[in-house]
Amino acid sequence: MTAAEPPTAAPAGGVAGADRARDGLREHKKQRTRQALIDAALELFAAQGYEDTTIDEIVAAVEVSQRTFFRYFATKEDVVIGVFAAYDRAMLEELRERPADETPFTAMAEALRVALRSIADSGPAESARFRRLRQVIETTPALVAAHLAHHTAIERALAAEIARRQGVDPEADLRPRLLVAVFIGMVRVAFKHCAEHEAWDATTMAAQIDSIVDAARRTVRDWV
Amino acid sequence: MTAAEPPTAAPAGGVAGADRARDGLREHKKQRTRQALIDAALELFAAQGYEDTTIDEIVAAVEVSQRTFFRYFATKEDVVIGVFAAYDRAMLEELRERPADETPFTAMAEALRVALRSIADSGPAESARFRRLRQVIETTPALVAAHLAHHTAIERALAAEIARRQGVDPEADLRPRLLVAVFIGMVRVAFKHCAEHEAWDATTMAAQIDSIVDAARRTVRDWV
Amino acid sequence: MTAAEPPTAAPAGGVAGADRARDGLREHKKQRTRQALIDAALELFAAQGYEDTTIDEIVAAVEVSQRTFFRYFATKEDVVIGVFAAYDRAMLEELRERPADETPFTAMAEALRVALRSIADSGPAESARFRRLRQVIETTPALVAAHLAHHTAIERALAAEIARRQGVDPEADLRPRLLVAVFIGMVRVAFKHCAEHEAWDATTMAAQIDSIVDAARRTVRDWV
Amino acid sequence: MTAAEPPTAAPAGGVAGADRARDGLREHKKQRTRQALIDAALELFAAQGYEDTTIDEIVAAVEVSQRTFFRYFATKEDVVIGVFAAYDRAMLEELRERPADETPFTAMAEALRVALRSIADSGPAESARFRRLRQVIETTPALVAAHLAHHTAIERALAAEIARRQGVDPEADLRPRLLVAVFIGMVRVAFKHCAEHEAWDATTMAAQIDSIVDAARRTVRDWV
DNA sequence: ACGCCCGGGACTGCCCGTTGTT
DNA sequence: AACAACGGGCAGTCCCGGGCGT
Repeated sequence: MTAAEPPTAAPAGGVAGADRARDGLREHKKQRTRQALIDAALELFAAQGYEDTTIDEIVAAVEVSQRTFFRYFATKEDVVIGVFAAYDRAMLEELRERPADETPFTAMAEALRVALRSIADSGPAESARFRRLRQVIETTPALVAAHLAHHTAIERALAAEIARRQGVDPEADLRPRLLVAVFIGMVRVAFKHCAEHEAWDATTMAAQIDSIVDAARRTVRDWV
Repeated sequence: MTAAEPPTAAPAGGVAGADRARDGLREHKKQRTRQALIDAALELFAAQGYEDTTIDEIVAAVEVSQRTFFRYFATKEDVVIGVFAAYDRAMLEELRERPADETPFTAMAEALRVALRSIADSGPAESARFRRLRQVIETTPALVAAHLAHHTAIERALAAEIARRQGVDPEADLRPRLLVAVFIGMVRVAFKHCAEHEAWDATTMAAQIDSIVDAARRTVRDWV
Repeated sequence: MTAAEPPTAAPAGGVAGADRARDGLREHKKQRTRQALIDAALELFAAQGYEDTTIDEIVAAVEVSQRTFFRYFATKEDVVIGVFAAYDRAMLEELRERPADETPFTAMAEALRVALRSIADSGPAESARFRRLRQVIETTPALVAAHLAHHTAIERALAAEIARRQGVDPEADLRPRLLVAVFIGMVRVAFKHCAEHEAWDATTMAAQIDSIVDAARRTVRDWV
Repeated sequence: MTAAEPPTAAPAGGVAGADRARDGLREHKKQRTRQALIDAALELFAAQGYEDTTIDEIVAAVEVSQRTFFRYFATKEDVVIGVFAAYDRAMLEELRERPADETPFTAMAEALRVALRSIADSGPAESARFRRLRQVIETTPALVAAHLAHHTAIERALAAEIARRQGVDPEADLRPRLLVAVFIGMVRVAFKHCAEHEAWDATTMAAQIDSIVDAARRTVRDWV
């Protein structure tokens, strides 16, 4: 934690795309290594489980040193969570472009749906990556915890965007944060619901969102 | 993880009270050791931070072996999370006794408020323990994550109770789970809000609940 | 090793049969527990490997305490090695009854062959036990080592018997010990050869003995 | 166990000599640490016994961390067995240079004798190391077992060399393996015999080889 | 006597700071 | 100056023995 600079905030590579190509070459090679580590890790996690995969195995597959691994990812968890974070960023971008007349909740739900759709439309490689990611997260308690924790990080950004949309002060007014908390809660239920029905792919999940959003609306109307 | 039986499920001791006093002596000594470990750990965590406290320091303070520590607590986290879980159980009990005519959301909010109150009323020792617990959790990212994960465990129990109250099938109907997710989301915002204002004690937190519940209602009415 | 009395030398149960039935009941129950532990352990070892099976899992399967396990077996290894020792004892008995006009080497080889046959003839349960035993030993380095070490224990007894047969002083004359070492070496090669050809059952192994004995004779004649 | 690469295969340092001196500094420092650990361990083992010496004591003597110890040696046993393995490798080298007209058995016996001699001729430090090694192995059951197991590893290499010498197929023809087994058996008896007569040094052991080889020949001629 | 609890040593995996290498 | 090897440290698990209580 005292080190120069923690990783994780790496360029994401994959979803957001179109990274500034500055520096070329060197930067390019780094992205290659990073992606190779991610793919090797994900493959091993899927094959033999997250806990039963050691960093040594991952770096052996890519033929780099352990130390290099930790230059790209702060922790073992970070391979999974960090990659997933790219999807969250994509959803945030979508949110920024939702029309102003949607209610905040609707805007978020639609942003999520679009983001999931665009994963499904990014080709089979991306889809497979997403599926494996979902699966390994949901079947590993430690990753569930880490993923949950990651949510709180994105909550901040979402709340700020909602506050901007609604023109309120994000510090004084708790409503944006509450709304985001409600939304994230719904998403968690939705994702878990999908996991329980072995629906790991983005397409199915996108399709589920509508009905869950509907259920959520009814719930808060009747029971709150 | 496949081994005989993990710890953690220990009688908690403190809030729930009135544990069956069977066995005496042996059982009694165990409770003493357990409590001593908890107190030593909490003290050290508060004094020098969670990460900077080693198991060795904790067991040295109580004069037991490392091995003994791990017999009482599955992980270092478990000292904090496991103790906190007792409060959650207390809240669940309160929920069971809420009148049937309250809406589920109100019932949960009231149950939480009563549970917090009863901590405050349990005397200064218990209050101090709660305060330290809150503080160390909120100031340690790893514990925030673990605590979040723990929430999902209690969610199940809460959702089951809500389903029972409302007479619906908890498997088929997603509404209980959604409601609980919304509620937990609100609680998280509330707790975080308190943390940001350095309000760590149960009394203050109980007092805050009402206004946050109010804000939550307005939020879902206007923005969902 | 300083303890009251180490286990291991337990009545063997299985091969030697005809245990003095003194005490009945109590003794009987102990044998039941012992056998249950053996079978549970062997099953787990076969299913998930020796190293990946914990004592906790074994005792959980039989529903006794860890401490009880260690009252019957000195170590985890001992379950495997101790059971196997019974077969070695049977072979030693056979050796005592070989006719005096056989050469010592022939006598030992025949004794082994008869012992293997009698395992095969003891019914499928015993055969299965033997097969699993062989398999788990040969596929676990730690057990190979322990088994080898056990051999040195039986070597002493065999050498004494050979010395008696040949009427020489076992202390002064190294020949009995050398002969036994040679024989054990041959057996090891034979067993390993069988393992490499996935021949775990007593029947096949007995059948192999003759040809290996033959090869051994040729080897020492031509190459020593 | 699936991890990148286990230790032990380190350059041995001592007998084989003439290791490629490449790298300097880093490599040199490693050799220093490794040797320091070996000497500290052997000294402690000799003084207070193998079982009664903890890893903590060893690393304290060299002032490195436990973790470092386990980076150099896979297990506590490995300090002893791994070092001894260097001698075995030396014997194997000698075997390769034995004249082709010796019988395989004679060649192995001579190779062993020469290897022992060269230890004795390597100066008092090396001699002392060998003596302590022999002594601690023979007086510790766990090490006897491990050493025996190690033999099976070197057996493979010896058998391959014998097969090459005799121009036979080491897979199909069991004779090389049988011959090696016989030879190893003889060595074991010889070493044990020396141990029983408190002859731990390489010189005495080399001197004993001849008479034991003789006895072995007589034994297989008369009793097989 | 029988099972609990406890101690403790071996060993592994994750992660990080430093140091030598290219 | 980037990089990887090396060493350190801590959490956590398993095996096994001894002592206490029931």
